[in-house]
Amino acid sequence: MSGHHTIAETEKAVQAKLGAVPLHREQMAAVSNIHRAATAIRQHLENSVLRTSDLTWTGFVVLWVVWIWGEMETRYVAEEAGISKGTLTGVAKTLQSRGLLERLGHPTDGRLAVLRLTPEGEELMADLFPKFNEEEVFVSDPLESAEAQSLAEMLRRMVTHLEANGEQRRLDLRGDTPLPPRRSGRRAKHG
Amino acid sequence: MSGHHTIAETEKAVQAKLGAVPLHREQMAAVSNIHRAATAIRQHLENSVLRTSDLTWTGFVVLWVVWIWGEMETRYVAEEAGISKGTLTGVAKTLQSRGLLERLGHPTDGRLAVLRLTPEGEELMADLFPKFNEEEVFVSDPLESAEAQSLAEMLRRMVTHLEANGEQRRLDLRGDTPLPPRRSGRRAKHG
DNA sequence: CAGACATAGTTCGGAACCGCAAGTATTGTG
DNA sequence: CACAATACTTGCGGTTCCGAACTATGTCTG
Repeated sequence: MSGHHTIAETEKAVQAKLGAVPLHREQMAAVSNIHRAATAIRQHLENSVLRTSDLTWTGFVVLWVVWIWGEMETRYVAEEAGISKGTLTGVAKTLQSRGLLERLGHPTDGRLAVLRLTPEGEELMADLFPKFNEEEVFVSDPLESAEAQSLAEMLRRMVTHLEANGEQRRLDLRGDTPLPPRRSGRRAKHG
Repeated sequence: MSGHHTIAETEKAVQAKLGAVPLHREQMAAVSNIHRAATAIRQHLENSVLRTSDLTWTGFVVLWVVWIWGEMETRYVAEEAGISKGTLTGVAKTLQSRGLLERLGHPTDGRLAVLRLTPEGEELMADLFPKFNEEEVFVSDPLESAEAQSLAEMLRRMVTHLEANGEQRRLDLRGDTPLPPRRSGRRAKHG
């Protein structure tokens, strides 16, 4: 990395800039460090193990989800991977074109599509995931075993909380006013 | 969210799929929960406070960095925001076109460009950041004060570790063989 | 001071990504 | 059988994203 500012310096600058403003600093530090860490870890993994297999982060996550769960309907894959259905269609195509993933129709419900790894995909994940896990160990090096568990547990609580209450919170926040449409996006044919 | 699988169910499925494989599970859970949490938090913030200002996550982060540090050279902005300098060029253009950011040449070194918020940008951040912070509080709701501090501190250690040792690690990993080029990307004109 | 080297930023190719609208197909229901 | 609901795909318009190539500028050195 060799950054211009370390994470500690940034927190100091925040203190200086926002010293007078009444803020909830602990939560701010927690949330922003989650994103800092996620970005740094992702970049490390993309530029080490994933790069050697020419996989993007998202491509790997999709493969991982399907690998863990076995055959899985596309809508759930998208949700687990944290991407939209439309994006998944494209990513799945890329992975199919590389022979790692296959797309099956559902036997009884013709509307559904199911994803599954090909044998090549299975082989790749069996080879790749241990290497990936080694890097997870590397990035977790500064944590004691108990700390890693505690970290995982706190994050799990945050995710569970958002899964349970996030939507309601967003509804409450916007009250009556509906969300404004995005600047971009497809327009209605007439209107 | 209303997901198909909760985070706890996913962890159980991982256990089932990988039960026989010797893995470092604590680190795996810690790292994957960092990404789960980061994704969930990001989506919550994009679909609440950022949406009402039609800001993307990255756009907001860039504004935030420039806001905290004041005038800042673009290379450092990119690094702090966790994006490449090529990406920053585009994002800065978008933000300039909305009148939130301005780009200044460096007085003595003609290679440098400096970013600064416009008055509109300052005003937006002064209004937006408290709301953003309120959502940081919301997502941190399951954490005690001491826990939030401990979480931030552990993540800080991971980031610092990666900043200090990540590059060397990646060098060690690939040994002699250079990284393969990406599938995408610009090609040489001739060769 | 010219040529070599280094540095900062932009451009560009290819891909990912979102949200939404619309289209296609299938399933459930009155 | 009309009609609504569901699941996925496609397409649009825009943004983001990386990293290598390219341009412009600055610095070092013989």
